[in-house]
Amino acid sequence: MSVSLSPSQALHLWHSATLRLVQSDAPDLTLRQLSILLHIYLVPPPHTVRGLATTLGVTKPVITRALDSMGTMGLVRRSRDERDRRNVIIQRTVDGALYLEKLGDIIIDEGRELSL
Amino acid sequence: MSVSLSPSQALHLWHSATLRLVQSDAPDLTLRQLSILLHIYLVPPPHTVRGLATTLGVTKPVITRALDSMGTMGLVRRSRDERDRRNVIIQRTVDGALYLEKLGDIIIDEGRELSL
DNA sequence: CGATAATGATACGGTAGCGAAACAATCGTT
DNA sequence: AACGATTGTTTCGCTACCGTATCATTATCG
Repeated sequence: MSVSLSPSQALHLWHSATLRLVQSDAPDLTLRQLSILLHIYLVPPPHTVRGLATTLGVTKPVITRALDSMGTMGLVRRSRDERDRRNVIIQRTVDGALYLEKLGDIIIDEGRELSL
Repeated sequence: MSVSLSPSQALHLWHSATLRLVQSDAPDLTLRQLSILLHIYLVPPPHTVRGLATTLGVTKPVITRALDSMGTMGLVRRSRDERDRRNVIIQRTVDGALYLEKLGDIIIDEGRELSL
């Protein structure tokens, strides 16, 4: 199982995948929002607003707003850290997992048609 | 040269790449804009507003606006079709090619670190 | 020619994002 | 208890995007 891509293949993969993503009626996420969502689901918890802001290199309100939007879409959930009630712990949801699963399917699907 | 990805690998690849893309100071493109840009540079010309709108499944103003923004960034250029002056031909630029080249570098770079 | 169709741009009202700054709640330390 | 530090949210003015509808220009067909 190798992942070595040529530059052309890499771009073609992204082309097909973003195309399918845009064409689909899936929630229209910003690149930042998508990045946040992937981070929450692929990096071991816990995730906080401050932590996400520093790793993404953006300001805190960006994270708050993204969590608002994606929370409304049901992709993510907030809860207070009971041990330090200043912190907000960002948690995963079933819908969020399904969304990313669909994204993964799109990518491998397009990746498969790419093999030369 | 194989491109077979596991679902997990695919998502991790996108995670790292979108992260790098967000962290970088590169122009902040919408997912739609990125898709348009990739399409222009990876699919053989000519490209028109109407053609892009139908392939992406979006309305024409979306394309016009995206071309406005990316034109200001120098990533893309418009010119009239002299054979049918109703058409606008969308053309590539050096800056646009450099932008995508950088994106390709990021993807293969992250893809390389992914090999297990 | 005149009418219709086609193409891309624009106007409009509304929504959502942005950075900077100020804010409320909580913790830690004294 | 009181101060300052930390965390996340909110506010502000602004910019950019959205879909729908309309417009201007050009082509095509009768």
